[in-house]
Amino acid sequence: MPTRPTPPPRTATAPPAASSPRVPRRRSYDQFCAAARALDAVGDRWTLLIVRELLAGPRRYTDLHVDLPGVSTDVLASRLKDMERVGLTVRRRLPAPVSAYVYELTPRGHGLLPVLTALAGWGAPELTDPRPTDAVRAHWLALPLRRSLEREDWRGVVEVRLDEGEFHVRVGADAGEPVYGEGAAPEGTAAARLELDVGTCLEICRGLLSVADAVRDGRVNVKRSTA
Amino acid sequence: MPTRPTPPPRTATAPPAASSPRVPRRRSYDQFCAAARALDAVGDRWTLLIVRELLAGPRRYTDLHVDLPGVSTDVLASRLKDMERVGLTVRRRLPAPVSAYVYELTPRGHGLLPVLTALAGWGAPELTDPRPTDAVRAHWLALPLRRSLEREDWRGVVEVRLDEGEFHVRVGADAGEPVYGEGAAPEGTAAARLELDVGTCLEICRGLLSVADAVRDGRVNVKRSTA
DNA sequence: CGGCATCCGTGACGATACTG
DNA sequence: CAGTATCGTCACGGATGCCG
Repeated sequence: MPTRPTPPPRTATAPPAASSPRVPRRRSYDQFCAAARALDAVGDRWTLLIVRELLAGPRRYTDLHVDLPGVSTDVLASRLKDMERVGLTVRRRLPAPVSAYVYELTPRGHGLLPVLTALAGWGAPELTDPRPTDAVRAHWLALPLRRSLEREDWRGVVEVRLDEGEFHVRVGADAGEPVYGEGAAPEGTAAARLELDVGTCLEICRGLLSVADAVRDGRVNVKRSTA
Repeated sequence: MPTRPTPPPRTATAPPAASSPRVPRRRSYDQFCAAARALDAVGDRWTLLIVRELLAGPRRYTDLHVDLPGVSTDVLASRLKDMERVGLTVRRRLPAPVSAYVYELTPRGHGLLPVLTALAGWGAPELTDPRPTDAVRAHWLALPLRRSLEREDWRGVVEVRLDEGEFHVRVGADAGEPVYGEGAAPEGTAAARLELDVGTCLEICRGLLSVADAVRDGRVNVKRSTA
């Protein structure tokens, strides 16, 4: 093993330089490792969940705050600032009538989709029933469902109707477009529509049931658009 | 959206019910979302980097502490405890001569490999030169390199020799075995050996250069074992 | 009213010292 | 060697205030 040049052993003798004008001193792992570099950028609490929301398209501050229950206002503001600094997002002024800002992923930020997909795939087995304290949004199921659909070679925008709500998800073809969203798909974009109950959806997300089998068993109602 | 009943605004006069016996109250996002569930388990600082080290095989406390520069002893101990509680790791007593403990991934913990791979893939573009403050370990390159090799359909244990150090990595065939490690591969397991310089290795990790091209240009020296 | 900034209490984190 | 104990600092979460 190569001897490591002991990095300047920051001894305690270096007090945090309490005066130096303002060194925000972003906390870094300081490791020459790709995963550590990634975690330097997105490892802070809430950051990846903000990305999850922005994968649905540009969002305003208040919308983000509503769909991220539990985040405090200052942390959300701080994260959005950090993310812009790091190049994950841009802050854009909406055009004419509304004078508001939206936050939007850059291509670099959009590139985190595989990370969230992997996380969702790993976390899906624990999606059984919502705990009493859990917040619920229909489009949060899009991430794991998309993974299952992609593995069965689905492509295009799929509309999903559950009793509890509706969402849509874009499978494959990863340009910069929104990956999913609450509610029905934009007019005319849907390649297929699925109707199923939440239990079935969760089994598919957890990989216990293939979409093909679920369709065959009549647990999923499929309508394909005339393409 | 359902209006949420504003919870009784506990004024500062209400001490946090200091009596309830001991609710450690693990911090959770409390969202019915697969990615949020995953982050509940592995979203804490250092956790995924500990998994990164354990993907190299069972490790003792001190070894982990050495290969995770910057982590403090108490945080490392706390994380290992949490990870065991959540089922990511087990603590095992080494058999006869040495009386020591090792920490080892469970299958569930090993299942985080795709997450780390995705993170490494996203973070690799920022692997240019080590910053002066960066710690360096040869096997940290295994994660992104493995991803590149896998995309070019390599399989088996590949030994990698850089001027600065040597490591090996198991590509494909994801059982529970160690995925990579510092130094040469265990005797007789190597399917191939690569000799290259760090710059070339980084270009491959960043996806700027295919292994095939690098071999053709003579930037990589390949020796395949007689299989 | 949307978009933050500020203040405050608690808990997580990081460094060091200490112990079985 | 393998952690635990202690302590200062900072990040987080909740509420509230300000400002266009």
